[in-house]
Amino acid sequence: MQITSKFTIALHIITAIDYFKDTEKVTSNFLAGSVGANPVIVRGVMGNLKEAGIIDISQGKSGITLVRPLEEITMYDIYEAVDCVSEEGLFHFHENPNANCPVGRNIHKSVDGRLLSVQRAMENELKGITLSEIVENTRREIQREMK
Amino acid sequence: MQITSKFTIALHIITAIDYFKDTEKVTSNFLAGSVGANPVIVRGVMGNLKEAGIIDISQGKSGITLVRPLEEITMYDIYEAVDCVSEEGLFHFHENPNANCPVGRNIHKSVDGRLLSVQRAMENELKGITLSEIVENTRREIQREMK
DNA sequence: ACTCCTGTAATGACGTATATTACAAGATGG
DNA sequence: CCATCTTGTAATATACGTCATTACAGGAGT
Repeated sequence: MQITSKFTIALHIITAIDYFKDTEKVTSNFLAGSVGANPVIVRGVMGNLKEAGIIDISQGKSGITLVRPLEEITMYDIYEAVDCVSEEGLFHFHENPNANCPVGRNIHKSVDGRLLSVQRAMENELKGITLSEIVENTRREIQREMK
Repeated sequence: MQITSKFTIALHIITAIDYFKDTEKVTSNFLAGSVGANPVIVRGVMGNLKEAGIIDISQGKSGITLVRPLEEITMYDIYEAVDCVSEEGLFHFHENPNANCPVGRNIHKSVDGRLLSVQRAMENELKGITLSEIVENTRREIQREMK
């Protein structure tokens, strides 16, 4: 099982928007070229990011731009925006525990809380990472290449 | 996206093994009845738990038993045993970032470490929850029913 | 007005999750 | 030692999610 690549595509997109903001007209096709995915997929992710108030989409010369400074965008914002995990939770509970069995009747109640705390632990970690970290890190890697 | 129900099935199985150890002959069919899933699925999960040294499988009167005390089994042990997430990691990185683009060439390096730390945060939370908590909680719920 | 870009529908390929049937081989208990 | 029960596993089917791809309408910008 893996979380959809829409998440890392979104990270890539935001990094590219910032990196190319002064030198290129950033469009869905341009981004799709950098990401190596189909433009339709990229437009879908762009739509998610727009709904979440993270990017602004214009057909004009400005192209696609960031609404907020990078320090104010966390990985959790992206995770939420692209709907990484089901609304039912990170863990899929088996659907038909036997209601005629005492364990089957009660297992859900005794496990749900713990599963939620595990999911929250992951989400809290996501909240602690900002996109400025990612972008700065990427710029540094690019600098290193040039030597 | 959701983590396979094999995980919660495993939690259910272990709880049921402990709960019924003195009153029933615990077999794959018996467990499948409680879980509400097909016996073949349950046998698969049983196989995982056996490989991981968590349960012992006998065809004799003893049936299926726990190898270790419940306090020494964590949710992480189960998570590992049933192979919840891909070996490539919790997050699926898009496969073809463009190597001709500076961002495409470097995004992987600048993101991988963070993704791993997020996954580790989840796994650490799993390590902090023992099966004795689950079983005790379930017994308590069953007690409550009886009043 | 012309062109470019986005939004979105429709479709297809592919992989994964789960269910189900069937059966061989091994363990158990009488 | 034989009859029975249980496990292990293969083969197959269904459903669903992900991602790619083509196509096109409508809106924005110049």
